[in-house]
Amino acid sequence: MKFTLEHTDASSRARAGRMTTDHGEILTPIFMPVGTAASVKGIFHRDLKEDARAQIILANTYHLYLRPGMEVIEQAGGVHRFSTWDRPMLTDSGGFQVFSLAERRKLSDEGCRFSSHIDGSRHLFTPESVIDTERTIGADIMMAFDECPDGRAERDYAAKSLELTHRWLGRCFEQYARTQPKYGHSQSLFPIVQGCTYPDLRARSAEFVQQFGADGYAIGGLAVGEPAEVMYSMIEIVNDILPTDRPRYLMGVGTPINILEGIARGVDMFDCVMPTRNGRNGMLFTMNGVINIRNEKWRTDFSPIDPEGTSFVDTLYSKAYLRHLNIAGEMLAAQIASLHNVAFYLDLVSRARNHIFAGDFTQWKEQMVVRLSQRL
RNA sequence: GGGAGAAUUCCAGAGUGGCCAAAUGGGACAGACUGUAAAUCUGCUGGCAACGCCUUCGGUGGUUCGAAUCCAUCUUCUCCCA
Repeated sequence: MKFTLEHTDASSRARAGRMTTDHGEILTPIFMPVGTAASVKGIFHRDLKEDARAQIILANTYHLYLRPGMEVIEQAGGVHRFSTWDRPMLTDSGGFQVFSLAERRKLSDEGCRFSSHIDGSRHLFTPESVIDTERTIGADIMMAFDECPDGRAERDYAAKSLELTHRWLGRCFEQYARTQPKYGHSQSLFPIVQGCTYPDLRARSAEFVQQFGADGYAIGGLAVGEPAEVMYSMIEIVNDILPTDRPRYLMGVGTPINILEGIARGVDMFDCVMPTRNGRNGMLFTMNGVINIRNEKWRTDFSPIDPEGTSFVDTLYSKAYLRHLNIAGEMLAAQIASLHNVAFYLDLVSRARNHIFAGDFTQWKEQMVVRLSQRL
């Protein structure tokens, strides 16, 4: 994978770049829709590509490992062929599940023993086994196996956790070096910077991860309970240290405003379940703020969902109709809202990229933050 | 024509003397959601000057310190027999 930095904003740390993978190019800054089980919930690949213009999507190692299992993925010829998504993909390592399914796991130096959320069966993830699994899945970008502590973790815990993540990281890269891609396209491995909300730990982690000379670097463990301002300052600390000629990926973030603030601080890649999950739950993101489509005020509002939206659903359907579908529990409501939101996120980062080139990113961002924080 | 039963807060439906402004569902309304155990979860749903007070359980009138609950009567509905 190659990354070309095309332009750096004069009044912020924002960057525009281009990533080249064996499955195509990615223009940064970019938002990556989350497709945990090799499916962006509720959206056809056709619409993801042609309507929302998604350039890369995520899948999750933990979920695919449990179901359908590696035997199926391998026989299918990897996740691209299995899912028919022929553009770049990234797999998260399962590190986040070690955090979000905390009651079901036991951490040790060796790895993480956990019981499946599906059937309770017991499993062991180690840095080595996760790399093997990610090789079998076959995404263009693989994430290192890390521990993602709570954003409010005590310093002692955060420091110990960071040491564990760093030890695991070394083992991930050793296994990465020992193994080969299985499906004829190359795979990059991104390390993940941790360190909770402690500036010195973050700085230490950002220094540490560089020894691997990776194709890109991720910032993990943010937007997990800490205030947004703290998250922003952690991003600043880390991005001051990470190399400028590699993409930086802020994992799991976030709201549209979080993303703009991340871009302003030099982040190139984002992913978040928010557009799809919140969409299923009736929340629509627009350039003028968020809409709760379930609210009574939309009951007889027959205006388009989002006149400024880029998706075909935005002008085809009315707010009143979408509200009706959502309240009636129709699955089409989830599909429309998910597609709208994903298209919105991608439009937002695309506009950000344009403003970076145009040189007015900061001004534009400040205006957008005000608009985006409204509730309609 | 005769007999039996039922009427509860938006709906369904508990409650059969005080712990009842009234269980539970549903609906309505509002909120949450950040590397997806989420098409999920939470709150709220008589009124008010609101840690208390007022009005409410088909209508009216009683019994009782106290009634959604007991009695009388009226109204409406359902079922059974002709």
